[in-house]
Amino acid sequence: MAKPPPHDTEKREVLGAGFLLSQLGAHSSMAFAQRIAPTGLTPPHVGLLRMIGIRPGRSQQAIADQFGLPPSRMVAFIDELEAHGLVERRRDVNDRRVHLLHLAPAGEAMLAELSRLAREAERELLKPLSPAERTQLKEMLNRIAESQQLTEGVHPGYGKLRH
Amino acid sequence: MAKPPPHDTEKREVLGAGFLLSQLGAHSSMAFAQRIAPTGLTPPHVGLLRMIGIRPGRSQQAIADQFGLPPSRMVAFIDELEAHGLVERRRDVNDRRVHLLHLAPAGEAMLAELSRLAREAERELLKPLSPAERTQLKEMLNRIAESQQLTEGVHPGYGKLRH
DNA sequence: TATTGTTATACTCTATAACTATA
DNA sequence: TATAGTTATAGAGTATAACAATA
Repeated sequence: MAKPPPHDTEKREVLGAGFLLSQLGAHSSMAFAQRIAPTGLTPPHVGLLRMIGIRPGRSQQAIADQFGLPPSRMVAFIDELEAHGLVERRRDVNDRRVHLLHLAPAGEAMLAELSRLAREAERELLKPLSPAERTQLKEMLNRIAESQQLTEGVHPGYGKLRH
Repeated sequence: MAKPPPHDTEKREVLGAGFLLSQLGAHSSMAFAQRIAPTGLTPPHVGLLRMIGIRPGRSQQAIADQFGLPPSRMVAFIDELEAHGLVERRRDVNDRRVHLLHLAPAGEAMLAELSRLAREAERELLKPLSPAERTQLKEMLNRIAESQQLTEGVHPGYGKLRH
């Protein structure tokens, strides 16, 4: 029914692995966003929270630079994380202009919960693959990410254009 | 130097294959967007153009529905494709309200060029993989896309929220 | 009266640019 | 004078709602 046979596969094949990756990546983001919606957080919040957890005590600008986002946007994100009681701003005693970022206790707990949700999402996503295939997929994706010089945990979409 | 050892790998691992996929997908999109920038088109244009090429003679609404985007946005996209001389609107003789979409000759040529650019982008992206691995990666990604019931050639980001 | 495509409006999001407080 | 963070402004992008033509 319908679906006229392509005259020329070569010509029709504008799409390839690149598109598939983009399509799947967007889908994965949206699925995760839905899963964490009850926490009141969005994926960028999670990336920020995680980064603060990994390396606490850095300034807002240091992290903003790493994520490629402007200071004003950073302020808004941290405001929200602080309003949720997940993060604390602490004045640097040596330079009272800077705010050092730390996880609040609730932030630690939230990270654990987010980790659980991420694992759930991953299990759902990779369900058609065998355990061996899952490992292999991750290994290949990691190799591509490395060859493209993507920074671990830094999503390119956070800062729109970065090159 | 720096990089304090994680107290607990379990707790730190908020990220996984889902994030990696999203990160790589966004990167892939941006790389492709840059590559096609000289044509004056963006990825959504390409998706639309391709869809029109595959199944010409459909109404704007039919395609808008498939892509999950509102009619008003569809108008803007088609306006642009038409301004580039790639697409033609033709009145349906049976129902003069609808516009049937067809490729202009320049549209066919553009698809061929876009196909070439997409292949270039893919080669660059998959360069750290062996030929066998590339095949295997695509096969696994396709299997995931199918299990998630994603429509071939329809990017979830086109219509923001769709569920 | 209902529907296709279009245009107008209103809203959200974001970057840029002032601003403040410290240095 | 310069810098970290904040607030204000202004612009881009988008959905929603009104609209015109046709059914």
